Amino acid sequence: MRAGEHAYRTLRNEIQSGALPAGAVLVEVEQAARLGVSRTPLREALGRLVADGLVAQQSPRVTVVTDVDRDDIRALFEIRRALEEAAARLAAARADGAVFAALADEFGEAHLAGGEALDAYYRLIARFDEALDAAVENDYLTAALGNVRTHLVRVRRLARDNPERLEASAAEHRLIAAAIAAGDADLAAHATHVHLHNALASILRSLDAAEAAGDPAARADLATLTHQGAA
Amino acid sequence: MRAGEHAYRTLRNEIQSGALPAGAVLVEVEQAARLGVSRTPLREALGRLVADGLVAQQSPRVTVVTDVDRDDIRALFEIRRALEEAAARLAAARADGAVFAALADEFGEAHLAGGEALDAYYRLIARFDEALDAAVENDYLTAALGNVRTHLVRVRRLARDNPERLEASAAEHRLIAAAIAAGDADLAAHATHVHLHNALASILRSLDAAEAAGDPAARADLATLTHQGAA
DNA sequence: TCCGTGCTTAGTGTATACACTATCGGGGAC
DNA sequence: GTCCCCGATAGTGTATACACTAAGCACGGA
Repeated sequence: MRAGEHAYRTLRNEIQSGALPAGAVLVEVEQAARLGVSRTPLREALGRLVADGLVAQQSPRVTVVTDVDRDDIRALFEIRRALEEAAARLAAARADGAVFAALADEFGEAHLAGGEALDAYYRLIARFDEALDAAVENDYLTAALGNVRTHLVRVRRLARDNPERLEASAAEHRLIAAAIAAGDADLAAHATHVHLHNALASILRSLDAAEAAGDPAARADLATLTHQGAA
Repeated sequence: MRAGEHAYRTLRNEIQSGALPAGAVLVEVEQAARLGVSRTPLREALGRLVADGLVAQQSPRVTVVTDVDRDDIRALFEIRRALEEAAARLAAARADGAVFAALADEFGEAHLAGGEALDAYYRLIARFDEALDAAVENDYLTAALGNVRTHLVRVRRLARDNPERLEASAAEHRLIAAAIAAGDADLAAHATHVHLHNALASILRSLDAAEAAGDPAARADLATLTHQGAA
């Protein structure tokens, strides 16, 4: 793989997984040394991450991993609602019904107990997103949704899903997929709206609970993370 | 200004204005020499343009200015509809009414005869967009809309606006601004929908007319544009 | 005559050196 | 004692050199 691409993917994964927490300072020479690339491709990677909104240039000399606060989550779900409702409508008009009928069946049969079952469920959602992207046939929309999903990964990590919510989420996805398969654009859009409303409510509740519990792991000692060479 | 920023803005303007037409090949060394920067900042600029979708890497060695065809315009207006309707709703809920009431007045008074009046009208639309962005208070949405507007500049250039359409467009904007000022989210969204429907219809009609007329300026001789040093 | 192989060259990917700037700390002056 | 200024240092911005890859062309063999 190209060095710049490698640096970009690695940093993005580390930010999304929380290995590089919000506020961590990314110094070019340090990160370049750590990732085994030189400064030029690393700068390219940083530039892409800035464009993504995952890192920001706080001052001309210090680039940090961006934070995700309640207001960001609110904003993220506002645009997500706009994009996914539009995508659902377009998919309902254009999609191959059989594909989404099959996905609806899979959502109906999904069992969500155990860790590997959870992974399988997330893979199913990823396949659903892929099918949606393919069905809407709109590169601009797909790219915008991709950007939203990039940020969503971090939000999901903040808010641990509970089993009941996952069960409900599967049922909601099943309805959306069925509506698309049936070519019912209104139902697909409204079911998407409902799904996102419930998802946001669950995330905010989960966040409230975490904060009430003292939020033990949410704020690691940033001083130790400023220099990632020892990681 | 930083060299990379300068290269990015210059190239973007040239693409948007048509000085660099669709299909023009951008060779790093040539463009770097032409713009008076070295390859490193030029590569940064190209990377950003690729991310914007204004240029594409056709093969590992040749990056070209992307084309805008009918299907792109369709796709662009699909996502634009989604984003601007959402923005209109949010603005209606959050905006300072006085700002949009004033804008509505200006749209009501806009006179569209003559070249400089047209420029003034486009500046008014730009101020409306700014006010909208400020009112929605959503960086993700603003960024996505910014990307859409980047492409829209080229579409506008393809389709020359006629005076009647501009008159109607002003009236439509006036209604949208008034609805936002009044806090009427439904009306703002529906008026936006109508406006975008009319704008798209007008553009497609204009495109049809241009193609029927033989489209004299639309396809310059690309061979002469491959090497932009003599431009 | 056609196909395959090797060479040449154009062009990009990466590393590194150099220059410029901002920030922080210390010292001097008021 | 405090504030301001100057210098040192860290870190980024840019240029350039080198390496690697892919494509085109020519030459030789079948």
